[in-house]
Amino acid sequence: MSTERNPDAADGTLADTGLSHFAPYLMNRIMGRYNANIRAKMSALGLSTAKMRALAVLSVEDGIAINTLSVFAVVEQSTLSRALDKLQADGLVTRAADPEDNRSFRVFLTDAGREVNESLWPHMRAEQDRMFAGVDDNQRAAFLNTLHKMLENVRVHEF
Amino acid sequence: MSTERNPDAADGTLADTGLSHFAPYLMNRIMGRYNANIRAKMSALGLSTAKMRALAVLSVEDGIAINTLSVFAVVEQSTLSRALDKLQADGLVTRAADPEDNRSFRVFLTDAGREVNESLWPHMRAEQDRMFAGVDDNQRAAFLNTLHKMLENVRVHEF
DNA sequence: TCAAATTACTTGCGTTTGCATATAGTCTGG
DNA sequence: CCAGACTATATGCAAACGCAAGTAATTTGA
Repeated sequence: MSTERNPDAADGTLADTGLSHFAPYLMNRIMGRYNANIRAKMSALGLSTAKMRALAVLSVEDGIAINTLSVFAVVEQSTLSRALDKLQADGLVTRAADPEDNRSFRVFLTDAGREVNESLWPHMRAEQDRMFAGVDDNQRAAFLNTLHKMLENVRVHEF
Repeated sequence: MSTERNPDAADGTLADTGLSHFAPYLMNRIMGRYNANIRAKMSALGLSTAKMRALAVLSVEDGIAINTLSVFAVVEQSTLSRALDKLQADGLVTRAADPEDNRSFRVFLTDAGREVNESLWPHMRAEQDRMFAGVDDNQRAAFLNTLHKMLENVRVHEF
C-alpha cells in the first residue's frame, strides 16, 4: 500500500496522486460506480434513485413521516414528494394522513412495494460483496465503525 | 459503538436497524450530506457537481483526455461534455485537440480555473475534517486503505 | 486498400433533481 | 381566542442528468 507519489499517474490510476488521500473523493467515486452498477436493475424495475431509496428505507422503518423518510433516504423533500407520487401511482406505497397531525402523512409499503424492493436487494448485496472482496472481517468491521462515526458527525450539524 | 438492535428506532436514528450494517447505504448518506454541505459554496462559484469534480481532477492531473476525465470525475461523458462547454465559456478550462488523435481532446485548467478550484478547496477540506472528527489517525489510515481496496474492486469491472 | 468495427466526443430528448415558493395545519404569547 | 411564527407537504420552474443516437476519426483484417 504505497503512499509515494507516482510520477506516471497519467496511465490511468490516479492511485498515488493528490486526490487519493481525500476520502470524500474516493467515496464519491466508489458510490458513483455502485450506483451506476445497480441503475440498470433499478430502471428495469422502473425505479429512480429516489424511489429505490424510499423503498429501501421503508422496508426497514415502515410508516414514517415524509420528512423523516427524506432524511433517511437522503433525498430532498420536493424530490421525495414526487417520487412518492409515482410510487403511489404504481401501487408500491400508500400515504396515510397522520391522525395526530393533519399536515403530516405517514408512508407505508404495500406488498407489491415490498416485493419490488426485495427483488432489488440481492443485486445491492452482490454489489456490496464485490466492493468488499479481499477485505477481511476485522477490517470491514472497523470500516463500518468509522462510517457510523462519520454519519454521526455529519448528522449532528443539521439534525 | 453498540451493535444491538434498537427497538425504538422510529425516534429518528435508524442507527441500529437493518440498513446501518449496509455500507453503501451509510456511504451514500454520508456523501449526500457532504455534497449538500458544499453545494452552497459551489453554486456561489457557479459550479455544478460535474463542473466542480472536473476542476478538482484537473487540478491534480491536467491535460487528460475527456473520457479519462469522465472516469476520474465519475461523471457521464455526455454530462461532462456539457459541463466542459460551460467551464470553457467561463474561461476556466480549455480544450486542445490531441495531435496524436484527432478525435480526442485534452482538457487544461486555466489560471482562472485553478483559482476557482483553490477557493473551493478549503471548504471541502473543512467538511472532510468535520466528517473525521474524533477518528484517530490509525483508524483513519485504515479507513483510507479500505477505500483504496474498494475502489480497485469496483474499478476492475469496467476499466 | 478499403469496408466494417471501434473509439472519442457531441447532441437530442425525456426524466430527475434542487431551490424557491405556495398552501394548509399547528403552536405560542398575549 | 386570535395574530404571527412555525412546520409538513406540494408545486412551478429551470438546471442537470442519463440514455441513446449521431458525427467524425482511427483501427482492423481480409
